Amino acid sequence: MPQRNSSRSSDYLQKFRNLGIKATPQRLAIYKEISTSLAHPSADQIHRKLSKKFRGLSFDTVNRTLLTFVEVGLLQLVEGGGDVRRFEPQLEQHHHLRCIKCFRIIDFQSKDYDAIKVPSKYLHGFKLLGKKVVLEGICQKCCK
Amino acid sequence: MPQRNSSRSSDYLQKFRNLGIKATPQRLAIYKEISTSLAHPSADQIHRKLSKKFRGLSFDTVNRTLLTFVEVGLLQLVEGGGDVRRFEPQLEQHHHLRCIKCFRIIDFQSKDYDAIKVPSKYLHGFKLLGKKVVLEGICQKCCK
DNA sequence: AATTATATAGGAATAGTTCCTATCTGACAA
DNA sequence: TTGTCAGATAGGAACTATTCCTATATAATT
Repeated sequence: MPQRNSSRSSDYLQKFRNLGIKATPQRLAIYKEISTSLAHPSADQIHRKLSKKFRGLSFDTVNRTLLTFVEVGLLQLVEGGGDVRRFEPQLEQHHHLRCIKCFRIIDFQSKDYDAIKVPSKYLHGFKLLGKKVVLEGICQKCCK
Repeated sequence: MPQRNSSRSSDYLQKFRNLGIKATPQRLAIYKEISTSLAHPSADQIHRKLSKKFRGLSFDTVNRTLLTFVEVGLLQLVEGGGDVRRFEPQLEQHHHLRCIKCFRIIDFQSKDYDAIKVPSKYLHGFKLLGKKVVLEGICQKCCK
């Protein structure tokens, strides 16, 4: 199996071209880093990891690149991240519809969703305080 | 029904005392504002609304007070808010376990949750891009 | 009314993110 | 190859959200 790594790199190159974005060395490095990452890293974490091996890589480039990847569908954003802290006056069980563009959140009720069970095998020592179905998308206003 | 409003205020007073927190005029005003709020306001939004009628109310007081309310259970936080933006390398359908203390997110798989249906009556013109069950609580590490 | 623990205002500090601009470079076509 | 140029980068400045600090004020209790 010769040339495994370099064939991997050219796969990435092809992938980027198909998506219509330029394949810079920075982008290749950032994509490799995040696609092998198990956690849910922030731009800062990725930047710190990479800037050790990749001198002169700016935080802004990492951040912009990650956002570009989200735009073309290589990554997603974790729900709610990057928004300001919001407070929830409604304490009854309910669910959220979230607009990923304007961060608007719409509450809705659903007896079916309320009834969702949480098997303890999911928890592993987690102390469960709440459960919620989060539907993400683009709201009517932002669709226009 | 005489004295409706003032009896409401003294209810609040009693409520605060039961929770073991001091009932200052600022706190009463903030609580009234947010508990009658339909949206999911940020500290800044509450501050802007109140500082019109309540001269000299500082942002820090509003923010601290809202966080205090969360601690005693008068409010909750919207999932993910206030945390940095995080990126999600895993594009397959999956679900989240979130620690509200350290913001750690643990992915988990569930065929049952994947199968959850979204009736169109929930959507009202929303363009749905993803659905996810979010379980919130305190992770094993933070429990200690 | 006096005491004390807690809350407040306002400014300073910190942190995360985005903007700006000069420079550089990958992709494409000749 | 090489030249062209749209798009990408670095680095610093600007902006925004949040927290910290400290002197003062005040609610709750005696």
